[in-house]
Amino acid sequence: MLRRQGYRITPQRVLVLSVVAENGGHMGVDEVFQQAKEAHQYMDLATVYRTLRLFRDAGVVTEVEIGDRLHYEFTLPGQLHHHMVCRECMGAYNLSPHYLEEFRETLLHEFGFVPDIEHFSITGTCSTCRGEMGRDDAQS
Amino acid sequence: MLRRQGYRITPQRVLVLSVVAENGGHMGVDEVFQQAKEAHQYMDLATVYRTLRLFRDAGVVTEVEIGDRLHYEFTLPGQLHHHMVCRECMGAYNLSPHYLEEFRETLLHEFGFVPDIEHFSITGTCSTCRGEMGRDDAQS
DNA sequence: TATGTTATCGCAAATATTTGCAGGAACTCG
DNA sequence: CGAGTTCCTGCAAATATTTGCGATAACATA
Repeated sequence: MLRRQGYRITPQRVLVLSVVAENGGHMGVDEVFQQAKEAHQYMDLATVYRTLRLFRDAGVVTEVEIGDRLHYEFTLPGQLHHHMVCRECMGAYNLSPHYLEEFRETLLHEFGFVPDIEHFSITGTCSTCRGEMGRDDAQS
Repeated sequence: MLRRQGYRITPQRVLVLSVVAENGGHMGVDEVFQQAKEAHQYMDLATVYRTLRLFRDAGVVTEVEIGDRLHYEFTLPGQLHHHMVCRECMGAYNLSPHYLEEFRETLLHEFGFVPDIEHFSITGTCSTCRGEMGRDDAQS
């Protein structure tokens, strides 16, 4: 699949991919690096960054922004989803694409803008943290 | 207004605010720093970062992510808007809040998730760049 | 206006991420 | 299987952003 897009297959790429694929959920760059390094001692952090971005462009992994850090997860075909990221607890919740369909259509028709929906995530406050934490909307 | 929220008023803060307010559009951190430095020689970059974040938390400026860089613009009350950022040309287009209202309601009712809509921006490809550039959706 | 309290600043170091470069590896073609 | 081409990697340096800390300035109170 990668080869078809003109990319070369290297041990590093195989390794990074298997780490992400086997992990299941989303992982920080550093996590990927640590686990990859266990198997291939000379794995370099810059390579991990480059490889993950390449995989993202190739559609093999999905990029999720959590806090100000990028995370990656293996793209399971047919299980595309977006993310709601809580700014309090940094938890990431999956969001089915159908919630965004209408919004996407609107942007396309009104502005000719094609939202980059594969890499979409929205920040906010989850229900748990809203209960625990203070309310920003207190009146002064 | 800042004082009411318990923040102190310092020359640096006044300066950063006036730079952002007078500029009109959104500015990168470095731009703000350069312009602020012209007036107050000992302005420090870290202070600009800290100040802009503080302003954002206070609601005085709005944060927009353009590419992987944060930009800031003065928040004009009653003119709240979101942004569509083109990943090709890095252009930022304003988006009226009403396009998001429905989506916001849905997330709240379905998941109890309150999207952080004041700082919302969505990445994609603008109509101009879609015309010029290749199409990612070519069939293989 | 003088004085105490504490938030804020400037600096430098830490952290996160990207980039330039030269050697080495993957792929192609014969 | 061997040689050539070009991509990829590891390293180190560059860039972007955050953080720790001691000195200072802003604010409150008298």
